[in-house]
Amino acid sequence: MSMLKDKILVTATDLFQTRGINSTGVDTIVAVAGTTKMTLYKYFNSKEELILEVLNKSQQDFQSWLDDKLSANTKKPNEKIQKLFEFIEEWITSPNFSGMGFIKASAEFPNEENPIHQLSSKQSRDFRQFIASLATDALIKDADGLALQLSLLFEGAVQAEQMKRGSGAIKYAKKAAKILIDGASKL
Amino acid sequence: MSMLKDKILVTATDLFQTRGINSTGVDTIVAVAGTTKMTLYKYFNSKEELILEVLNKSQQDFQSWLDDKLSANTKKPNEKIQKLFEFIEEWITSPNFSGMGFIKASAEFPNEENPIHQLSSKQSRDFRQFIASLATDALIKDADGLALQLSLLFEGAVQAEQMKRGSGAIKYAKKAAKILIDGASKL
DNA sequence: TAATAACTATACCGTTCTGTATACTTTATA
DNA sequence: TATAAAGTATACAGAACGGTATAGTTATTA
Repeated sequence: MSMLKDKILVTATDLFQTRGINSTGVDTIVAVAGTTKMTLYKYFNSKEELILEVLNKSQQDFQSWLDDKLSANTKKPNEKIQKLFEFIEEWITSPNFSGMGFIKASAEFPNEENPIHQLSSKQSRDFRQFIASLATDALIKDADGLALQLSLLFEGAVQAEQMKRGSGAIKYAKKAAKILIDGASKL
Repeated sequence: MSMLKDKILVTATDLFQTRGINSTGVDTIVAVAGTTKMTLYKYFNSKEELILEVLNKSQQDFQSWLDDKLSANTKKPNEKIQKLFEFIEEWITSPNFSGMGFIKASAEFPNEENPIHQLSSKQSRDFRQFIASLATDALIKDADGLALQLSLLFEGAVQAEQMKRGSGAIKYAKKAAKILIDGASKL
């Protein structure tokens, strides 16, 4: 990937998170990235395409980070879901955290037929599925049900942190997650 | 309140929810409401003021509806928090449901110094405080902690339903809420 | 019936938006 | 060193944005 394309992606990711997608014009993006619109439109056919790539890259980065954390810090398969919210907390409370791309994007593009909304929806579904796979590995009976509940806590905590930095919501989400996981493990 | 002002408010509420706030121009609002910009700007000094009034009215309507439901269907004080998610489910699954105003608004205006973001944040805080008061009435020890956890489930479920109508997330949120409430009640 | 307020109709201002056209400059490579 | 690719600079088109000015039209009420 071209250096400039990457710079544009990184810059757009940051601006979208801190100012909103619709409130960030392509002129602003290229100005901050230190390039021109001609270059931006060479790598991206439209602003919509740029948004989609930003969402994809953000989610991949998060998922990769989480995968690494989980495989580096756990040995037995049922440990992963136990420690999941530990790493989510680490991620949410890190200074770099500025929200979850797909959560904000789905709010800015509420129409279910919009490609951006559809991608957001897919990413949310994929992440829930990922949690379900952890629950399955931990031999939990109703893996899908637990995964849905944990994803609600996750998205709620991200939402709370987006509204007010340092809310501390993730601490209580972690406690709630433990209760739900322990409950589901005994069945 | 003037009939036209109310019509504008109702129309704007619907358009903001279905198309997004930034994606809805004042020209569209007055066209759908069947009036003109001159009238809109007679009742609202700016689009921002209109947005703030829409948010306030939406939250008041929701809170009033919930208050009525709770006082009409419960007698003892500790019943209210038990039945809270019953009514939230009724509200989320109703055909009229089109999302939670303050959740979407905070995503569209992520800057914490923006008046719209601040109002959204306040409404989220107020609702959490309302849940805490229910928990306190039910003689629950860590009322604030439980209220925060329930609000995460609530906002997560709303988020899930905004992403995909008919997600069924609220059913599992209700189950999780029961587990958390029962756990907190035994302390 | 005369005056007042509410509302409509329409044109417009300045700005910002996405996206493109044109021409020039730098850099890499064969 | 010749050629192609990558990037810059800048101007602009066409539409949409929030908001205002002006003038005309209804409806209420004193």
